Amino acid sequence: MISSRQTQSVRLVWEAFDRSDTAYSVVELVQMHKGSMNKTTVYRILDRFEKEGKLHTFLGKNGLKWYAKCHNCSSKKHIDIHPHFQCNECGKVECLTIDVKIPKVAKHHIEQANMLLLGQCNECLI
Amino acid sequence: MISSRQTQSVRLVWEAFDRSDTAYSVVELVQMHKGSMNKTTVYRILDRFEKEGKLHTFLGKNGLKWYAKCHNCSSKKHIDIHPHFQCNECGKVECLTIDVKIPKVAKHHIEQANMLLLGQCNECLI
DNA sequence: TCTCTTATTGCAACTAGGTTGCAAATATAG
DNA sequence: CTATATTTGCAACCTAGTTGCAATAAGAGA
Repeated sequence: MISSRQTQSVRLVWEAFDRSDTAYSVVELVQMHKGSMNKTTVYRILDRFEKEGKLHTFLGKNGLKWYAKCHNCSSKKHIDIHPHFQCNECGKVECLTIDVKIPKVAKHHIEQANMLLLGQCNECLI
Repeated sequence: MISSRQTQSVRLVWEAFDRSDTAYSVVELVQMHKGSMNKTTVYRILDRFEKEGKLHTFLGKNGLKWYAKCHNCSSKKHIDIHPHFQCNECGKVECLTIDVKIPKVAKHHIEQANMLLLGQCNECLI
């Protein structure tokens, strides 16, 4: 199932992600659906998608929340610690498919690792 | 020099960092100096310290900005891409001394890598 | 198809981190 | 000691994100 209740808004939000593998910031998503639904609704639907394991989230450059479709994640655990890339010029974000080893740290129990790479994307490299 | 002008506020903010190698969130710093200076002043002093290469910043769990003393950074470049650790229980943040290799990504120019490890710190491991 | 229950939504108000413009204060070069 | 340029406080503002509550609408079962 896509979500416990298949409302118009739920369908619309999901379609945006289903069309392509693009990652979207919350700001973009709220903007994108302005007119068809309230921003609170967008936030709540994204929350549910995340809990259901359909989307994963991460933080971009300025602490902005980004959402992307999950491929190897379940609602139980988001296993692949893949890094994300954000372009310093155009701001676009990509999920990278490379795997990063989580470093061991003495006397610490590491549960999760977030890695954000910053630089220039293909298009912005002139 | 500590900053272009050695004001009371500049001295106070620097002393907090100089006392220990603790990383502080902006929220803590504003709270810590409430009474002796305005929050705008705290933000501006931190900005200047960062530009001067005396402090480096990174984002914690919820996109909150954290500041820590620089050891191997200059105002020119923050060379060592050291990861940071944040405890999921107590929220404390540490700079880790281990080095992380920045992964290569085809058709991308990587300038910077931010890595945040999450888990339990020494004290919270019971 | 209709009804009832419960999840979902809209709205408005609120919180929190962070920024800005400007006038007043103050460090420091000379 | 004075002149000047930097720094500060203040109040107002901005934006991301949250909350409580009443209204709405899925969809399970009759």
